[in-house]
Amino acid sequence: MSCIDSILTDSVYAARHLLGWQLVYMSPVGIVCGYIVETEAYHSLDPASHTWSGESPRNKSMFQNAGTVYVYFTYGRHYCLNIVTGDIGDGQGVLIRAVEPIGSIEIMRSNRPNVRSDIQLTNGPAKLTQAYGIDGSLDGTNIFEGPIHLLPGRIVPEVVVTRRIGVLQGVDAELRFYDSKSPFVSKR
DNA sequence: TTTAGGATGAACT
DNA sequence: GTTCATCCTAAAA
Repeated sequence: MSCIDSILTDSVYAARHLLGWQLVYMSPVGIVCGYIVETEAYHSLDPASHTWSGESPRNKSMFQNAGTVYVYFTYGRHYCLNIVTGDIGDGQGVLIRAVEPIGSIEIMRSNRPNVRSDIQLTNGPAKLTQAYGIDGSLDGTNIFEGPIHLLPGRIVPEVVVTRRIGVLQGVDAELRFYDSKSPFVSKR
């Protein structure tokens, strides 16, 4: 079992320990990568999770093996990226909410032409997918064979745990994790 | 077949 | 701080 496999056994553990890892995407126009600085954990016993009411065509990727990429469409215009954790059929995963770019700024700027400040390129779940050029066509790929990978990154000296953003149920659960030293976190 | 609403972001004031 | 863009999914009818 590789290092990443042992991290992806549980969504809460994975959300905490994926901070500092590099999210890499081999896009058609070049490699895009950044450090993960903000995550949230979701699982099937959680009313805020897409998997709470069981498997459907939309969320079927979440029920596949750990390392599967779940990309979903929301609010009529946005895509968000998740890494599936646990065993097949569990329906659990980690939402990647923000990353800190590593030398891929030019591609990110061209994918988000209206953004003035570089901070705003990737400091939100739908912002980073747009900056990377990730959309629904990547749903169901996985980090071992597909164009999206995870690589070991840097040490995160201080992790902050809070309630999740934008959820209507399970609001009290503290399942959001972020790197307090990074300026690319969506909201403090 | 129809309809309500959503793990959000940007552009306003 | 507030509003709206805009479209897919799931559940109702």
